[in-house]
Formats: sequence, structure tokens, C-alpha cells
Amino acid sequence: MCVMQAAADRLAAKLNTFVQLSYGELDCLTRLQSRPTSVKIGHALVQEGQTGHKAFILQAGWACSFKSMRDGNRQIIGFPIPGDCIGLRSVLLRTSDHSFSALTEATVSGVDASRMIGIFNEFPRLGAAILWAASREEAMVVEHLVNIGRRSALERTANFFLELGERLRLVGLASETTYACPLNQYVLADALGLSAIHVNRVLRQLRELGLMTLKGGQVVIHDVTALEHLGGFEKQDPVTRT
Amino acid sequence: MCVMQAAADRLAAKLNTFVQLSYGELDCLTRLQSRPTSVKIGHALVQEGQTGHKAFILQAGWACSFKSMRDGNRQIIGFPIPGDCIGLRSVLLRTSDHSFSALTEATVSGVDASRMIGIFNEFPRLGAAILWAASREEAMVVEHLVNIGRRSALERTANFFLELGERLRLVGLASETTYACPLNQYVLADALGLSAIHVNRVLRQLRELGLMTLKGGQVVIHDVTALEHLGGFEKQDPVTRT
DNA sequence: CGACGCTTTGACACAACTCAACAACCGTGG
DNA sequence: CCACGGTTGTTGAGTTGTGTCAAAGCGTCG
Repeated sequence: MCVMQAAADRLAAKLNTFVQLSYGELDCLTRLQSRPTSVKIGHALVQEGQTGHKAFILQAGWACSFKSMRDGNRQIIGFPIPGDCIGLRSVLLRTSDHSFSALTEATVSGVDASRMIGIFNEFPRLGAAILWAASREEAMVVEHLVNIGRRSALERTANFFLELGERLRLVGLASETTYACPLNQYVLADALGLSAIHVNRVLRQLRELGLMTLKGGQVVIHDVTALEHLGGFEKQDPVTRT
Repeated sequence: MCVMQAAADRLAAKLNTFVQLSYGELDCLTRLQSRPTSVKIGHALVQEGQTGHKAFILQAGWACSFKSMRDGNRQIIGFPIPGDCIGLRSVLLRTSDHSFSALTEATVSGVDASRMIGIFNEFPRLGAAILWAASREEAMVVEHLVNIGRRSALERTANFFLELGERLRLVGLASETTYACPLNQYVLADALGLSAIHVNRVLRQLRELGLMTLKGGQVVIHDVTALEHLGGFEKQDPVTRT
């Protein structure tokens, strides 16, 4: 087992949960990525409408993917956390349909787009693993869609923080009831499809109900069961390997 | 050019727009699919939470993918149209996170899940093409998310019918200004994140503004420019082949 | 210290939901 | 042929959730 290697490279660690990767495949993944570089806060990684991009693997820090609209509003699609791919789709579709920007100082490794396609010839299993990762990402977007489309602001927010917590826990960045979360109320509003002011009201309500608190970039969940019930949250199935 | 073959199989036709497929690859696609079978209206193709499914290619008719919630509500994720994959993700993730059901009489071809994985070894380029198709699908979900999250009911509905029209036009099922659309107001409500009654009011408004009409399963767009402006609609980029 | 970013609060407006009823349409069976 | 029930569409009245505007509180950092 290549534990060290897996720990050093979050992408490998992630794909490895899906298919058991060989040394050759792990090596290919390593060569695919450039040396990690750091990104300043607020800096855009991928611009909407751009062509011929790179993709990135987020190694540390927080980012968000979003689409901005003509009226100046924006909708945040998701928050990549360490280990997640950024802009994978833009490599395949050749043109990005949304932007990415760093929410905190972050470090990313670039992935060479042209070599990406070549992988499918050289290491087909790796291709399947990447497809699997893309599918997981899409499943998250679907969850997000359901959340916004069919839940009230309160339920929606509860669900959001539970889901985020679960994802962070999978990569060791959250405990059972607490995690660091640098998202401010404006960012949350853009993610939840609410106004920033209403996010504030909702957070207060969650606090007053004794369910959870977001203060100083720290989420603390006081009553997991009640919060899960409110948010209509169901635990994810564990991953089965192929 | 295998025009006949491409026309006979909608999946091949679709993937072929991305990578130029060889005879071997086209043949593989054909073998991958079972003989088309017909599905009764309202019948479920994939059940949420099921494991070990097949995927399907929709050859004719309408379907929808949706997630249902504990309170009986549901959110429709998308409407596969002929040529689209159904349940591709459930094959990869091994467990489906949402359901599919037929909205009209439909015909589908089954795809064998186990062989699906094998494709990546035998025909890597085909794997890349499938990944590309999955990416397109995800881009549609993202559009849907933005639509629901950041647009008013009126804008949202306008955008929805324009987007649907464009997709149908790509497969020859819509003209510039009109297309058949068997979706009733309840279904539209579940897709747009609105109540059925409000959908009715919005449709009336669109009608009274002289923008578009939905009557008797037929969408007629009266003023494309104005509708596009209202819905914040931007035409898709044409596909570039690899 | 002031400036700035973020949070909090209140008052009010408006969009969208709910409930309740009715109208049009369509296939079915008498 | 008409009467019927079921489904879908239509409309109005009243309620509620969420957005908007305006202003003040708080921390942090220069």
C-alpha cells in the first residue's frame, strides 16, 4: 500500500477509494500534476467563458465555483474542499461555463489538460476513476439543486451545514460536531439562493433553537439529531470499491 | 462516415459529435445496448436507493429524473430527451441517488453496467466521450441550479422553455419557435421549484406579455428576443471536436 | 483614531404559497 | 348520444416567507 504517496497527493487518495490504483497509475497521477502553487485570497482560478484552461486539484484552503449573472448577482455552485477537482469539466467541454475563485489562501496543483485526454489511452482505469469522481461531484450539485428548489430557508441552511460537515469529515477536516468554516453571510447567501440579510436571520434562528452556531469562522453543531431532522438530511452511503 | 449507423443509434450520434468514432468503437456501442424496449407512461426506470442498476439510453419519448423528499414533495432534476443517458451516474456510484420515470410512452435501450466499466479498457476514447457526455449533463444541472437559485419565477420559466427548446432543436425535435412539450403544470412546478398554481399564473403572464404560449402540449414562442432578454438566456457555444 | 468589512436589527414591500372553488377537457360507460 | 368522473387548467382572497432599504454595532487593521 502506498500510504505515504496517497497522503502526499489528495487526488490520488480520493481516486484510490474508488479503484485500487497500481504503482504505474499513481505515478501517472503524480506526473500529471504540477508543483503545488499558492493562490491569493479572492483570486480567480478559472474565468467563465475562457477557453483552453487548466484544471486544478485543490490541495489546501477553500474555494468556490459560481456563475455570475448579468444583473451582478451570482449563484455559487459548490465549495471545493481539499482533494477536489476544479475545472475538470471545462477541460472536457473546452469552454468553462462557470468561474472559480479562492475564498482563502489556497494551494493548488495544476493539471495539464492535453495530457488529461491522453490518460484514457494509457491508463483506462484511471479514466474510469476520474469519471467516478466527476459523478460524485455531479451528485453534489443535484443535492444542492434539491435543497434550493424544495426546502425553506431554514431547512436549506441546516442541510447545507450538515452536508458540508460530512464532506469535511471524510478528509479529516471536521469532527463530529464542529469544523472551521470561513464562509461569510454574503457567500452563504449566494450559495443558498437567499439574501445575505435573510441568511443572518436564519442563522439567528438556528442559534436560538439551540441547533447550531456559526461564529468566528467556526461551525458548532449543538443538536445533530434535531438539525438532521430539520434539514431532511440523510447520511450518505459508504463508497464501494470496484 | 457511418451516417446510417449514427442515425440508427442516438447515443452514437451524440458521442460522435465529440470524438470522431471508429468503426470498432461504433460497433462496441451497438453491442453495448440491448434491443430497444418500450416503457409505459409513468413507469419508473430507476428507483432511488436501488443498487446494481442498468443505465438506459432514451431513444424516443419523454422522461424526467427527480428526487423525492420525505414530505412528499419532489424536485425534478432534468428532462432527458431522446439521445440522453439515463442513470449513467448510478452505474458508476453503484447506488442511485435519484429516480427516473417516463412521462410519455417511451422507448429505451438498456446498457449493461458491468460491460460499461470494461469499455474503458477496450476503447479508451469511448470512455473519454462518455465522460464528455456526463460533463454536458452536469452543465445542464448547473444551469438549472442557477435558474432556480437566482431568478424570479417569471425569468426562470422563460429561461426553462428557451433552454428546453434549444436542446430539442439539436436533435431535430423543435423548430425555431415551436415544439411539442407534454409537461403539465404540476410537472413544471416540480422542475422549477414553484407551486403548480404559481406556474399557472406565470404562464398566463408570459402569454399576456405576448412572449410565449403553452397550450395543448405545444410550446409556441412569439417573441424570441424579448423572451431571451427576460430569461437572461445566452446561446450555448457550438461543440468543438477533439 | 478612523476606515473598513462583516454582522445584526427593524420596518416595510412584494413575490410566491395555500386554500378553496370552479371551468374546461377527455375518455369511459351507460 | 349524453352523463359522468378524473385530470388538468384557471381564478380569487388571504397568508407567509423572503427581499429591500436603512441604520447601527462590532472587530480588526492600518
